Amino acid sequence: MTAYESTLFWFRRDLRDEDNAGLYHALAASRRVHCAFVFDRGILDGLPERADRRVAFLHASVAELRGRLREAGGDLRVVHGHAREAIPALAARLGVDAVFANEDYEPAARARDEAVAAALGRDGRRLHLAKDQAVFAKDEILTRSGTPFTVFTPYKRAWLAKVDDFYVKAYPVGRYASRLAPPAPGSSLPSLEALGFEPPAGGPGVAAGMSGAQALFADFLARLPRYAETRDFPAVKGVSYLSVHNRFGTISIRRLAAEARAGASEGAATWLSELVWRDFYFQILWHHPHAATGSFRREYDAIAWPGGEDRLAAWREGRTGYPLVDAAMRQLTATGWMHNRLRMVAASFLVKDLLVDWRQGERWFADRLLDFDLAANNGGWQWCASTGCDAQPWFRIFNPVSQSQRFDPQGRFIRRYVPELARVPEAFVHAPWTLPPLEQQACGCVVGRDYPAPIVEHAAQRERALALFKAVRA
DNA sequence: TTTTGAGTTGTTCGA
DNA sequence: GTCGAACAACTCAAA
Repeated sequence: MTAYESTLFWFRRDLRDEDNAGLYHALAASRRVHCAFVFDRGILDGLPERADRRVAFLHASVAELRGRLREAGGDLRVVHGHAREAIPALAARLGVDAVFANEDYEPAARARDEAVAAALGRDGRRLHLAKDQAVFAKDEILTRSGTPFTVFTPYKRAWLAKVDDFYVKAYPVGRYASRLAPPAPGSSLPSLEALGFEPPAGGPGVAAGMSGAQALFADFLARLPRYAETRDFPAVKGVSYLSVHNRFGTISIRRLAAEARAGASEGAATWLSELVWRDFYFQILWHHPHAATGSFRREYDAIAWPGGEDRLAAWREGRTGYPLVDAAMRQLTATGWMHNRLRMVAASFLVKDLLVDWRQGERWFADRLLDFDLAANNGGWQWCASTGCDAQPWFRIFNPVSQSQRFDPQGRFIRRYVPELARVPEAFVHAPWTLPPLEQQACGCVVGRDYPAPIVEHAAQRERALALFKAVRA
């Protein structure tokens, strides 16, 4: 079935040539498929840092993808421009019959795709979008009355009841490799510098591209059976570290879900649950785009958060005086990644202890996280802030010290990112201000001089947070 | 339509 | 130190 003479496949956050739904559909429906990627100036020009790990990761992944496509006899046309104009222009120049891509659920991406579809439509071309970044998305998992779920557990039950081998089957892209359009004369890949960026010190920090994803996944599969017991400990290699690859599509979500379903362990089941969360938040954002800018439950927009700039700055810079929070925030700045347990601890601390608007924290994470995904980041923040769908109850407030004792008992993680505390005894590393002054001197960490005193008192701030919520509910 | 059961990841208090 | 209850009702999803 080849309906089209030639088409264009537009790569976005699906940087792989294996098990790619949109690419498969393009190839199956065309005699010849051109491939393109746009380094979008609309996004890149607004980035504050020139040495951006995310751009470096993206660039390396695009380079690898281009190499793979060329090895298969095809090519990847790499454009530095504005996608809204560049894609319709490229489609016109190539004279293709249609454009294919994979669907994106973020409001800005949806607006971009609508603009591109409209521009293509004016020339009589269609934009075909395929589901690729989720196992189930949008309207596939619904309640019995046909409405989208807003509570996770029943959503997950329905998800698990519906999923079968069909939904996690790989799209055999290689079957049609001969339909890839051959390299264009003079085709090249702009360097990072040509895009206006410079390589960050230490590179992107994570092995990029499909090869990087494959290596991480192979390593994780061996640890998957123990995932349930190890995933909450930031000093332990327990999680998959695949989030950035899920962000850029350098590995297929179907592949991950298939392995999670195949694993018989409790670890596999727990990890599958995390993949279901990813789908859950995609569909939440799709159906409730207002949550991208405000509380899912609009009544909580009425809370006037009293926390000020100085507290926000201390949180960002990892100098709140609460070791686990500071270590987490410094990990984010140093590596562009933060362990999920710590994302909750740090988010809860900003909102419930520093009483700062959760959107400030969401923004900071969005700017820093290599794996930043609007749906997951926003959903996670709203869960912690108790403003979201199916949120943590507002009176359930993390204690930064007991979380530290539970999930980093020896302070191994803390000491890695807060070297000031390297010699503080285990029993005091979670709350160094409780160490008697003489002993602080002895271990070279005087609180207030070598490491900050706590900028707030947890018990008092907890009461204030409870009062803020109570006032809105009354 | 009404009723019923249930809800990611916690903390604190008092026995 | 360990345990259970309270936190506070509320809304969702299903029967």
